[in-house]
Amino acid sequence: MFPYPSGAGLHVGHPLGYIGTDVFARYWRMRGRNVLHAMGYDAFGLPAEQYAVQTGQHPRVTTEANIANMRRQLRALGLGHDPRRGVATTDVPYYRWTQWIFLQIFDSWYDENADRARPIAALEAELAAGTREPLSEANPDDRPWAELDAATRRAVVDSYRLAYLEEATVNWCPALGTVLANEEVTADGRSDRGNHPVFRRPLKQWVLAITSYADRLLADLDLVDWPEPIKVMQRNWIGRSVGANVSFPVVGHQGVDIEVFTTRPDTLFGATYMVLAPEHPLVDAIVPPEWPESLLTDEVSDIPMAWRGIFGTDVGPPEAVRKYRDFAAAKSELERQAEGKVKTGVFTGAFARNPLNGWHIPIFIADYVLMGYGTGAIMAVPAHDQRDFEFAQEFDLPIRCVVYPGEAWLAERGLTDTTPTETWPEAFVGVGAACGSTNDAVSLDGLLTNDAKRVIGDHLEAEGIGASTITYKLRDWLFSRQRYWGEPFPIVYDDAGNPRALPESMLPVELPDLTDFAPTVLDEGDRDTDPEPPLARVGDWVDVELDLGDGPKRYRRETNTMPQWAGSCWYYLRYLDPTNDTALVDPEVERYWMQSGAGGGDHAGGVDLYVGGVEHAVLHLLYARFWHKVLFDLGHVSTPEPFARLFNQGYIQAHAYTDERGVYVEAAEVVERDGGFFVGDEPVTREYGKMGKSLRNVVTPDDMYRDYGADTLRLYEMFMGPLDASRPWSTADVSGVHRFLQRLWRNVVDEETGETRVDDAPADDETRRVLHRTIDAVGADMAELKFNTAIARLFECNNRLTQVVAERGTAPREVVEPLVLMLAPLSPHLAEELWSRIGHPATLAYEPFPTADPAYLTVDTVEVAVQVNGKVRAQVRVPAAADDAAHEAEARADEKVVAALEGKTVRKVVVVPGRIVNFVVG
RNA sequence: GGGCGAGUGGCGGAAUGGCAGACGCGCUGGCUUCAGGUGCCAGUGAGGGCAACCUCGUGGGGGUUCAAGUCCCCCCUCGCCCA
Repeated sequence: MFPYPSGAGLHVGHPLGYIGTDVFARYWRMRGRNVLHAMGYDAFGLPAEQYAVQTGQHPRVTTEANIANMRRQLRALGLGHDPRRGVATTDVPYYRWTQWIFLQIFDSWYDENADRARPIAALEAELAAGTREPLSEANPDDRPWAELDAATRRAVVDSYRLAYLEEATVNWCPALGTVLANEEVTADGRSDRGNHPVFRRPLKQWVLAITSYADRLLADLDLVDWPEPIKVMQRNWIGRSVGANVSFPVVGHQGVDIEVFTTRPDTLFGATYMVLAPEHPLVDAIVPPEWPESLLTDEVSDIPMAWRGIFGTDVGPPEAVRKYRDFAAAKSELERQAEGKVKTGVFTGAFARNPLNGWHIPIFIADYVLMGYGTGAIMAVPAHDQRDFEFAQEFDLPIRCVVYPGEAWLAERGLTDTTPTETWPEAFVGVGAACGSTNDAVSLDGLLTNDAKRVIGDHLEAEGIGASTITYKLRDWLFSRQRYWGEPFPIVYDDAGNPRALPESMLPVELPDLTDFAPTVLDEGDRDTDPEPPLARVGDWVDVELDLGDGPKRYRRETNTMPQWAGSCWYYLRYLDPTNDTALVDPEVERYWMQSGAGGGDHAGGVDLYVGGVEHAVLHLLYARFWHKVLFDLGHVSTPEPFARLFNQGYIQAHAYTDERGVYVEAAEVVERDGGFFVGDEPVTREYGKMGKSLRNVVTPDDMYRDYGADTLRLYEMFMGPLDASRPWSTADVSGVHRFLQRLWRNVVDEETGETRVDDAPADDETRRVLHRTIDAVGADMAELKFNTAIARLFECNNRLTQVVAERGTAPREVVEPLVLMLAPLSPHLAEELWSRIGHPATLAYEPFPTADPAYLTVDTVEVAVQVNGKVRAQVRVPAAADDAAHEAEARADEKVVAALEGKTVRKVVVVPGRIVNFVVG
């Protein structure tokens, strides 16, 4: 685990997962495993920087204070983390290796043939040898390598890298002076913090080619033991879809084609208009100066007024497009894609030709099409896509059915075969037989959707107007932030503006110590001024003279920093070898830990157990998997996946209370009486939500171990429910586990004298059976993280012990010792103290976990329920080894059964030995 | 709108298709105590009955099965993710 060290400190909800792994770790240590259990801090990032700006302190100061406080709180809980491995992303020796990994990514390319990343030097060798053609946007004419000049060669190689510079569209917030992550932008396109306008604009950014790994990230989910919902979320996030790219020629622009991606190439005959993203680079080239009043199409006799859109008729197409772009730029991607809202857009004045039926179809720009997905342009098939359908209705566009929906679908909506498609209530998006899809060269009519896709795909390829392709919803990872508190890039720019990687010997690139680390704030409406990262203001840091192998030269450092996800992508590897300064992790050490469960063991390799919240389902877990795979391809790690088993712990929630004004009141001051809730005499209303400052319902671990001790807190958190479920905190319920610990203590230690009550006299058989059943159940439950039921079994065993002590005045050692050992992973402090009091000077942390004696797990006789027609009518005792006939005979001998069967015919007897006998009577 | 998950006493929760409610909180009664608290003992799903017992009961409705909290279908509510 790798929490962010918040200045607010921990509340009792935070340590749930930490306690869980601690119990698990202590349990397996007692079972003889060598356990690595560590905790580090994800300490770079926006919250730390903002907190520092607010308080006027340097982020390093606040961050280190927060870490110290969190370590204190966790230490008090008795969490057995190895302190030698407690790294923080902000440690210079740590981020040296974060920068090193970036260099590995920068110096790699994805070899599609080998389906793995390889060093960039191998690419250069292949290009030089002529065994690979330099195919790249940087070499538009596909000239051979030998004919390329040095600058073009460089550009070609750079375009292959897994880390590359790109003009990417970002959320730019001038008032905050920085770009924001999508998660930091509200639904109405403003900044989450401060509510300032956010604009979408292109900006040159570092981008990591995670999409090269999309297929492997998808396929290798089969290798890991993760909760299925998390796998589903990752699959959806990657969003692989199979379809086709199709080229639509623009009418009147010789050689200009609009390329679209569609998952439904089978509906191409139904494409009645096109939509480009407002930012699409072709828009300016195709927009005519005036509306084409005279231009007619086969389907549309005149230009409907609706096409001129929201800006009226008195502005020409260029002005309408410009205005619409401004309108769209103020919206978030999420907002733009939302279904159900009224569709907006403007007609560009240009037309394209449907390559299959030759129709001239109007080209619109609309914000529901995103530049970042597919090709940033769509063919619109309103009859078979709901968003296109809504847009077509809004703009009076023709709707043409090319997949027969079937009679049932039509009938449900009160339609017939002859109902005009324009009057349908919604699009038909299902599969069916194609219709109206024939031209001179190809016919899809009658083919079912999947067959039609295949036929049209082949046809498009044969005609050179398209090709089957795969696209992903996953975008390459935008990796630059215009912030101070993050890892500097190990990159400098030469005079020509080309990025140069620093050699490993120049790492780390240390973050300069700034007093002025706030981003430059601009006027909130200033969308055009480039962001100025804080580091850009440090002239003597930015401008450096270096020798990168070709003599000393002046260079300019990269002034963006890495995002917070960077440092948390690989911390689990550093836990393995935290002080190694010659390698990220020693290969032998890496294999020892990461493959401990692999091969003949439990899994395909990786961290044996990773406990965390579902909020990391996609971002952190996807980024970490991506980095791990790059390191795997380059031979730095030995497993294809980082985390063999993932477990999502639940959240702790709590009641919160509002007064009559609706203002939250301190939950700790609320009392319950007369069926209501009060603060003093004021009635308050109970609500329920996540524990936090805003709801004023925080309970801290400091409060808890002050009042009850750390063992009670640990035990309560593990007892209150299954680890993966969210549950409400209830301080009142804590007394149950607290009493248990006290009772156990009194069973072992005489309160009056302080002397131990343990003696060596044997326990009775029934007590032994209770003990060994407990050992059996507790061991199994702990191995499965079912601590709540394990604790319940310990309660039962202790209750038995309490009876024994009451009867004979002493506690049998043969019961006390295993009980204390079983408690040790859960409540280590009390267990250690008792262990010492009963005569063991050394720690119990490495004592073997008790094993059950099978002799005490078996019983002579068992009680079996007897049912008549499924209703329980009696209980009978039978020998444990009794066969079916013996069960039935014993059941028939019971007088209640005799009475229940009186006068009835037994048609069938079902016997489940040791469980049940069921008479089926007629 | 789509996907996934959940719904069990007053509360947290338990239950390889085989006696629903383990364990704990709370509550009721009793013992200890001048008293309160602590501690200890007993009881505690609902309804009926003096009682032995009987009937009902795992969000609602249907189904599979000798047997369903558990499996299948439809619906309701809540949560999360995606739109």
